[in-house]
Amino acid sequence: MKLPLAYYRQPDVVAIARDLVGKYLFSRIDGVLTGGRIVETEAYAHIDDQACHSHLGRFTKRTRVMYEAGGVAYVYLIYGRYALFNIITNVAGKADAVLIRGLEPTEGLPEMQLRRGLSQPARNLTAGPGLLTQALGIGVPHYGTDLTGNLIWLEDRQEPVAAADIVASPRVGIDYAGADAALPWRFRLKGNPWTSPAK
DNA sequence: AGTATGATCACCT
DNA sequence: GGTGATCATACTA
Repeated sequence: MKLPLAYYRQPDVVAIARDLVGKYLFSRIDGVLTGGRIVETEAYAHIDDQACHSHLGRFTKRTRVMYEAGGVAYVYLIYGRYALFNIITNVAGKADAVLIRGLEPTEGLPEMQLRRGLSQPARNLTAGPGLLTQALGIGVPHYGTDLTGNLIWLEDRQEPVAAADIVASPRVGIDYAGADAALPWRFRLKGNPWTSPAK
């Protein structure tokens, strides 16, 4: 079933990021259903976390949606090339987010392959935060999308993941965050080939 | 109004 | 392993 708003509004973003491993992410963009199982996430925690875009309460055009109540999409462009998809969590005013970094594709494979410009199946179809957005057709126009609607949503398919199968490690690409760069807030499904290749 | 930079990826050696 | 693509945002002044 579709994850309800109450799920996203829980206060512990790190716990949510861990729990989202094994849930499903879908999009129906241009009428095309695509998606798969979430196998990699990262948590970003508002005020205290130097890696978080809303660090120190920073409120700008880009971060505005982060301050909304949980259950909306935060999409932004990185390196002028890739859209990264985040889920906003917690109550309004607490700007926490979970970045989706890896997806095991289950739905709409031909369409995802087409969107990625691949001529044959590839193991990196949705293995990486900038790749899975391309495959699902998610872009900057989806900034602020309600995740309980019928455009982009998450589902719980009652496939519990054993705690021992989830690996925690430091987040990627945030060397500028000082001591917070060491926090083990990246969660991956152990041994899954669809996690991102990044160290 | 100008400048620096990034929650990445593909391609090259 | 190293580097270039490419641009909105955020910051400086």
